[in-house]
Amino acid sequence: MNILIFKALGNETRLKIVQTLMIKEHNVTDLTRISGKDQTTVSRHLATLSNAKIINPKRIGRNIFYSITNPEIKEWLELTISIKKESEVEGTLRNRIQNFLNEQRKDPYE
Amino acid sequence: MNILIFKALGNETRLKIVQTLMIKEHNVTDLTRISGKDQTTVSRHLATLSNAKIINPKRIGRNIFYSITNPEIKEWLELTISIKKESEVEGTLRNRIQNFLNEQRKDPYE
DNA sequence: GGCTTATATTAATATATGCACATATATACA
DNA sequence: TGTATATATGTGCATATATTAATATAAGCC
Repeated sequence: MNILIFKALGNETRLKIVQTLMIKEHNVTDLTRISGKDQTTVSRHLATLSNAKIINPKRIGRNIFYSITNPEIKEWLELTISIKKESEVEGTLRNRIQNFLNEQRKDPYE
Repeated sequence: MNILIFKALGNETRLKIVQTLMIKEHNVTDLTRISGKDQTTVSRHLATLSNAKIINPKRIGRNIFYSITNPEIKEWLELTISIKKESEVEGTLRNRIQNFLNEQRKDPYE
């Protein structure tokens, strides 16, 4: 595991962007509106996430759409960030880890 | 997933400490020697990792031994950081993700 | 080509983090 | 109680990161 992935995800705005892109791809303008940050800030965060190979850009006309790099990293993100509903989760390891992470989330120290 | 976990793992020294503790628990003096950092620096890193609930302390006499908080986080770390040898890995999801992460590691951009 | 829209980069500043020196606290043991 | 050992905390410096204004680049459209 590349340490850049941890650095990239260790920022509120970038984590939110990733969670947004886990649902579906978006262009920079959308992500700027969604995150409420300046366009240049979003652009930089997207560069950071791209360097960490978490997302990548795809130009369509004047827009650049960002999406999660590939199914494997998306699966790891789902496992790790746990945005999936419990009913959608399959597998023993996944369940055990995800249940634990859900517990963590309720933690008052969070 | 708590963002503190990503922040905590997004530092070379802390990641090394975690990898060390994934093998077995150690006291602060050991970790200071292993990491090559100042004792005060190591102590601070251990506090950061403790806040993120990745490790916790256990006092034995004058020593404080740190270890990975619980089996679930350890399993997630093994899956994520991939320090286990391939032969020790079981499960389809785990294999798929781990194989991917191993590929990532060979990446020249790393 | 000139205009508009979308995104990235440069430059400047503010804030956060890593580090180690000095010092404080805690434990054990004579 | 005093001393040695182990770990944590206060402080300040250096560096890294986040943010934004201004500007640059790139694509589509007239």
